[in-house]
Amino acid sequence: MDIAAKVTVLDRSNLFGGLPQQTLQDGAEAAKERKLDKGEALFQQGDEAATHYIVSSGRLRLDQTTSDGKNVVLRFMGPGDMVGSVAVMRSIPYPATPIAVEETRVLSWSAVRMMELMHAHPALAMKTVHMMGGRIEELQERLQQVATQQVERRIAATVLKIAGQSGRRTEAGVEIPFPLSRQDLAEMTGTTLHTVSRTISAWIDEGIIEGRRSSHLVITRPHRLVEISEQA
Amino acid sequence: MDIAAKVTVLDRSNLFGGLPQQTLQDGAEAAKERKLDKGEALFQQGDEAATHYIVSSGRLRLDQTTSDGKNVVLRFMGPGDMVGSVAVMRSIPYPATPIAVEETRVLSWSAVRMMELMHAHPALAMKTVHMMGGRIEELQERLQQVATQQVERRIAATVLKIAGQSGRRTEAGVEIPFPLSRQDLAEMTGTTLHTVSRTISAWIDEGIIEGRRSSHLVITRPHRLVEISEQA
DNA sequence: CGCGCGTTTTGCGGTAACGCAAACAGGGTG
DNA sequence: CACCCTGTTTGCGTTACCGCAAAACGCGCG
Repeated sequence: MDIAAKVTVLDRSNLFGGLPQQTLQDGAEAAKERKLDKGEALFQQGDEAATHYIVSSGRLRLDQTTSDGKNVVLRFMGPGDMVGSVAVMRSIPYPATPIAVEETRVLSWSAVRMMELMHAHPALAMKTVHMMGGRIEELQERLQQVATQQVERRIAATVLKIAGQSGRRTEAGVEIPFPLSRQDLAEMTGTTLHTVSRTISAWIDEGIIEGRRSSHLVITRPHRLVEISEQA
Repeated sequence: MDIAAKVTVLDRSNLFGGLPQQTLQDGAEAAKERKLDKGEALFQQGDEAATHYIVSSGRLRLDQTTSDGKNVVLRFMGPGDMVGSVAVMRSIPYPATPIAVEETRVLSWSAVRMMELMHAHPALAMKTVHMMGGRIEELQERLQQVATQQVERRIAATVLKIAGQSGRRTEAGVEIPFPLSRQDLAEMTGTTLHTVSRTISAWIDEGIIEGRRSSHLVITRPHRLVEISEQA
């Protein structure tokens, strides 16, 4: 990937988006590239956090494993999303493992390199604050959901959110363009694989969704799903 | 409160702690004061976010109310904690309501005033990033707890966390120095008043905790509580 | 000192969701 | 083309937790 291409990626990212050309240029020149195959981990939970990443193409699932072996999916990340920066800025080990759910490319910067960039371009620090604020908002919303709403509502809200940020409109409905297993959904909503499967089966029977025995979902009646996610 | 006293408060805060004297001085001179009676709200969820606050004394409970009337306690905040800044920096309405659980004093800065301070003292922006990172960590941990652990473990972990950040060591054990109702604990752990009451009653029978029919808890056997919070 | 109100406690079903187990489908591989 | 392997579906018994209801307690107020 040449510098111009990197600049384009950065201009669409959370961190660099909308900043002056010089900032993009400096960022692009300092960036390294890395390609991940499907299923490959960018780094491991517990590793020392030494590198900032931005996804340039593809998609990652951010997994957090607990000491007793349970797994939580913190979020999915696509082009423009920052990965690892929270841990790097706090000097703590990475708290989760990002795994590519499809072939994925990332740009990266060492901690010191990024520090230099932030000093040279203070707007980057402001953007970081903004991005972290968004993460906090999202986590608070999910906490509230898991703490107060019942399972079907949570699954509906989760599917809708993913559709909203990654869905593609087709003739059949809104399609989620990457494989999203029942297990993934269970680990995002704090429930079990079985309950997710039963719930989605019921939705398929109702004609809300297509994708029986498949991890490739298409939402045929999004409006009905919204109703479920808002039902009292 | 005079400037010197404000400087002392700021030096113990998340945002200003450890920064140069000049920064503390500038921050203190720009700060306004406000006193809240027990039960009074600092602002309302949904208000336009125009002001940053730092708690100088007392304690706030941060409540988030959902559209269907349910309530979640996001966190308790004590001296040195920042309130409202995430919303201000993102230009979104305050997502929750902070309520004083005892007489509380705060310092405050308007959004523009704080912006000026951050421009004059870039370390403030870095500190903000750091503080937000901590908030993200905490939320991720709680999400993981609510999503995967059963109720008794969650309540134990929550009581321990509060004790860790606000508890006072006495002859009888670790005391939580402000009233913490069963309802509060239920809204922090995503369960019901009744379940919390039953759980704590059992702990009192076991001699782990004192405080029957009281919102003033004393943990007599913290180690046992740690065991419960870690039990598979 | 006694009354009233808010919080806590406790009992008793009821049920949403879990957890095990087994069958089933489909895609990839040899 | 048949096989295997992984992800999904479905049935069934179990249970952790909820939700209602009522009683008990303690604190503040008059």
